[in-house]
Amino acid sequence: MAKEQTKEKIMAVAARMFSRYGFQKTTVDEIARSAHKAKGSVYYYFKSKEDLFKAVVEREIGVLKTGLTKVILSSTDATGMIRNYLMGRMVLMKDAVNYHESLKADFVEDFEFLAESRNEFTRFEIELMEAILSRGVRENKFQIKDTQATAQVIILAMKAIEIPFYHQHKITEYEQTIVELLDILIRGLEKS
Amino acid sequence: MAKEQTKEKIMAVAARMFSRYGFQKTTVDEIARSAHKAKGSVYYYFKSKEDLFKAVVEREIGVLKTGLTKVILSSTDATGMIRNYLMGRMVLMKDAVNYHESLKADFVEDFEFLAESRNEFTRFEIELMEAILSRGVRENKFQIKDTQATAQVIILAMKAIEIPFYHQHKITEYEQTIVELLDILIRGLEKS
DNA sequence: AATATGACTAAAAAACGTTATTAGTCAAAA
DNA sequence: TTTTGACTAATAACGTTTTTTAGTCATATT
Repeated sequence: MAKEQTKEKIMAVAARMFSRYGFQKTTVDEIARSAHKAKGSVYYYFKSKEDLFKAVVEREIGVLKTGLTKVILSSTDATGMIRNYLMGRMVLMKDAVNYHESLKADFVEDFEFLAESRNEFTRFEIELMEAILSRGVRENKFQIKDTQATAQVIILAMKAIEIPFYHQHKITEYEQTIVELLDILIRGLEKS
Repeated sequence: MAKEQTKEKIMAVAARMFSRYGFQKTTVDEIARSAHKAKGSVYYYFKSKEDLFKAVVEREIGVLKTGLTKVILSSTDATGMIRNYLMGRMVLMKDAVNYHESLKADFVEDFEFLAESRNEFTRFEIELMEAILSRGVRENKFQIKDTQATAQVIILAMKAIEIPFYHQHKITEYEQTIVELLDILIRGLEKS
């Protein structure tokens, strides 16, 4: 088995087990066993259990980034982009299980070692949203004083809203709320 | 000491201790001692520790309700009312320490015995917001299809946002986000 | 030289029995 | 009718032993 395949196998197995049992309840022994590898191999590719989890989450974030970028490209105007972004975000988030689990778990344990990855993702999202808003202003469709600040508010609010909803398994309610909030939001940004 | 004074004293002491140490870490013995009463007296007025905590939280909710009602009355138009409601809500929430603590703690323990009190408060808030929105529509200032649904979205979103912000002690950030979100929100509701 | 192994260790967590604390009761007193 | 505090059963804290786990490393395989 080639190098990259082994590493890939370990990550794939780890992702599945972490999402099923959480970070704490998943053991490195189990991951190794499940991947049909010796434990030493896990430590050959990842310097610690935290490092492995971080790699898993960072990959999920990578998938989110690609997906979000792709989803806005399928629209031609700023309004459609925001709509697609927030709706697509919801759909894509469902697969970012470990990213989400770590957010939830953060209420109890701490995942300091993930902080920078998350912050980087937040910066990415704000930047993307800012680009959409700027485009809207350029298209003479949106009326926004400070696109940077507005982008930040929208992303921060979305991130805040999703936490309790995901935590209480109220995904349906979350979707409904976002859909309706979206309408108010877009009307609020549009030029009158 | 008159009956109501004793009950009042117990509740006041309990409120302070619960807010300082949380529900679990506060003992009934301590509450009784602090109130200069025998433990039996606590159980004469409240049928259990949970019942006492519930009474404390329900009083805080009562203060919130009165405050929120009062704060919207200080405005004459619907726009001002929404603004005052959401800003006033933030300020009033700071004093509803036990209500908040129980929301936070809910991520770990469960406060099933508070569910109905909370739901009732949520219904109250949606109703009040619905009244404001309806007034805005009547005044020909707002353009809203379903005021009931919109009220629900606004309140649900507010409740969702405050949880992570309070939990991470990002009150300042929360205020800033709400203030800016408010502007977008109001523009979104206004008749174009 | 690069990759893979599993026995090994030190540290952390689970299990367990014991002791201390706590929620809630109740008979008596004010 | 209200107040008390000694009392009990249940729960939590504590200290100790056992088990599990993350991480290492000397050795083997490719």
